[in-house]
Amino acid sequence: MVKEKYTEKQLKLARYAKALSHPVRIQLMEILSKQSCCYSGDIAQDLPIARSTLSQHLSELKEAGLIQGEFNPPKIKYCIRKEGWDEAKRMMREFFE
Amino acid sequence: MVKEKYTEKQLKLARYAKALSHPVRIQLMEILSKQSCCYSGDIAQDLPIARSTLSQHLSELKEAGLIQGEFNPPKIKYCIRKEGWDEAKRMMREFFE
DNA sequence: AAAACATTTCGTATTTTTGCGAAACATTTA
DNA sequence: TAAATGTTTCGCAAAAATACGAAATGTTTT
Repeated sequence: MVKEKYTEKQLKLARYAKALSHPVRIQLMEILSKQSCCYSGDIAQDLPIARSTLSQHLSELKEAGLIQGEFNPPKIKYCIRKEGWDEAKRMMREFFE
Repeated sequence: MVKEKYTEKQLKLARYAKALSHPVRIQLMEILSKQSCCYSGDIAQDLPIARSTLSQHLSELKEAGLIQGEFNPPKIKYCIRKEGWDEAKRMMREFFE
């Protein structure tokens, strides 16, 4: 039998799941989905990690398409990226049903 | 300001997400949730990985509480573990809404 | 231009994940 | 008891994730 590769859908869903596979990133998404947006520095104060580590987690979420950052000098404002968030939500729902 | 740890909920959800963060594990859950159950060997034929690697992924899903295996000599029958699956579903839904 | 501020990137270390084939294990069949 | 069958564990290697502090970057303020 032929060994098949993964579908685009499977890869995409795994990617979203991976983005959410660390508690700090869950917390970040919770913060951003409850309020409208947040500044990196403000978030950092409530998290048990170094600022540089936070920055890495933020860029992972950004890479995955779940958030976006807008430069609002001198700070950077992070918000949910609705398209990605909605897609992840839809794909998760479909997966679990 | 006090740096807080993660809540149980955040840890749990991150754990479920991590279990689903690899395309082969997405595929495994799809297979198991569509049919009732499956035998490890039968699954292996359709996957692009070695049997020993499949075994590792299955035990990750088992560790996470999403599946369970029952020894049905000489094979092992894997099924969804409903409690875990439903909890993951519920927590994901809550998270995204 | 220098100082202050917010954030990211760099360099590094540690741990975890992923993957394979060989060997081990447990059960059933011959 | 020996051979066959199905699955896991072991030993290993390579890649990725996680984390930190120091240094760099880019703005704004002084």
